[in-house]
Amino acid sequence: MEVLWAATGDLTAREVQESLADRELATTTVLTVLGRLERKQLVLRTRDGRAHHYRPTASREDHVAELMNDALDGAPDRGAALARFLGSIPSEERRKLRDLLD
Amino acid sequence: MEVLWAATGDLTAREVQESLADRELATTTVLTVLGRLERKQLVLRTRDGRAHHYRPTASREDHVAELMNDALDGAPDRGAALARFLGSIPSEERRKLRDLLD
DNA sequence: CGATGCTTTCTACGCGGAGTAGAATCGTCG
DNA sequence: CGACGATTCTACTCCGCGTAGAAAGCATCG
Repeated sequence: MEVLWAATGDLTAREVQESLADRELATTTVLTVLGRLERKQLVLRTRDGRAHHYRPTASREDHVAELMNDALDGAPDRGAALARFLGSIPSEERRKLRDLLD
Repeated sequence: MEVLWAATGDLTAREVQESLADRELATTTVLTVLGRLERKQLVLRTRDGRAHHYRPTASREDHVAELMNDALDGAPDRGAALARFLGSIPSEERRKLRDLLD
């Protein structure tokens, strides 16, 4: 996902592999992982001739926001959890939130 | 964790088991899980005579807030992620957040 | 047309965590 | 001291993840 998120536009499996060249992964490894990511709806695949193009279904920020929501769903009292959350972040971010809310 | 969070004060393993009576878990199962939860610092254990008393290390809301923070840590641009998060929650909660920030 | 080379699919192995629980041990109360 | 409940040790299964080999599909070059 890091690679796909960092890229502008779609990538082929080969391009993903090259982005991870330092790890020397087998091509099939990259394909397997991309397939699993597709099964989890994290990437979207479109055929292009012989190969496929892969693209994230959501931006990284959207994904993170979704994870935060999933966590929040674990609280019976969402409001209380939100309050604790505010208490757990640095004050600049609280300020940022206040700005965003306007 | 559900049982411990729902309880007022500490619980013994036996009490936890009874709270989950519908699942008919073996006593050792409950102990094993409580042990693993302790290893993960989710519960705190204090000896009391023959048995132990178990208690959550954090309230459910604190725990949820921490999970939200963990998710947020996955974003390179925390501010942007926060913005998306705000966009993904119902407007009453945004209002609630504004109140909390004052 | 067939060999060559990509790309993909199928299958698999090892590792670790979660759920579950039996066997053995330990400690306290009567 | 013995019984009995609590705890620890060990283990088994299932599942997801990281990794990759073997095989199959298919386009291109000679």
